[in-house]
Amino acid sequence: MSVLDISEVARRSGVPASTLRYYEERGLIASIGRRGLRRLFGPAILDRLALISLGRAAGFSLDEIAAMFTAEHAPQFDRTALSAKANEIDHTIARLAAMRDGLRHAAACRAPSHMECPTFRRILKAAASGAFEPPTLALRRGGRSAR
Amino acid sequence: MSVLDISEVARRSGVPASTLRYYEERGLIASIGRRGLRRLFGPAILDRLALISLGRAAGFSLDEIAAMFTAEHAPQFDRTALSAKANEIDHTIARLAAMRDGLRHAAACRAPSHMECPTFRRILKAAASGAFEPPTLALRRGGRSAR
DNA sequence: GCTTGACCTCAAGTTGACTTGAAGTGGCAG
DNA sequence: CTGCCACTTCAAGTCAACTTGAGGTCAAGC
Repeated sequence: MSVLDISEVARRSGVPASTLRYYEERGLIASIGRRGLRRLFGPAILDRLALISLGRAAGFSLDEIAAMFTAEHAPQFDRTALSAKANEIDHTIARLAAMRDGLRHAAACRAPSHMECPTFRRILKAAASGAFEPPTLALRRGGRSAR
Repeated sequence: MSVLDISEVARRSGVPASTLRYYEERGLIASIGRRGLRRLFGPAILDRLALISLGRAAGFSLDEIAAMFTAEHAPQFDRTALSAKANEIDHTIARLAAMRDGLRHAAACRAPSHMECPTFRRILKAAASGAFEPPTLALRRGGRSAR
């Protein structure tokens, strides 16, 4: 207990072994040693992975997350970056809310064709003018999940 | 006027010519003809592009958008799909709001280390349990913008 | 001692939405 | 008529974050 092999880490964290090796290569995690060829991890790896997962969900790239970890000797995490990301997320939320309202309107609108609905055209105009363009954070498709 | 060449469309829509060709190849748009080799577009292309931009911002893939267009002879746009996407966006917003609150808390928290802050650990636990995993819609990095 | 199979490494493939580059064409100003 | 250069095509490259595959290693159970 407290020394985990890679499959155990994968099982407990939900992160595939291949991803764990990849993260190690990228410098995001480190094993505490080897038994023969096999990596051994300490229990702290699970917090680390949760942190990575959190960072990813917040829109940080792996590089950014890695940078935060190496700068971790610095007093704290980097409250400025966290705040900045929070603000960014606020903007993303605002964009998404506008999108959602637009979609709902389009779904409910009685106009014979969407193109004839003034509200829809307004939204379209906003889209055309790039109002929905990603600031840094954007929408993506294609979640790996069911393998 | 009212017949646009590709660079004019690019200029007015903000969509690069290479992307316009790509969209044509993918069946998202069509030119109304050619002058020699050169594509000619009607003014309707601008609405079309706005629509595509809107769809992209909403998280639809190019394939999904193309499907909507070909199904466009169908009564309307497909209010069900629009509603569904709106709901999806709602969930995304909820996830993002949770994330943002977490980040803000982490930025403001006085605990000596984030790992010792109960709120942060709670958020971390949520991240670890996959609460922030994308349902279909997720966060992305890497916006083309400059250049 | 031998087999098994989970683990290893390293290179290459995947996905989506484009961009870039090389090589060719042809409309139009001069 | 000529030359320029914006346009064309088609193949290949890019980016991020992984996954997959081939071929190899070795700890443990029988």
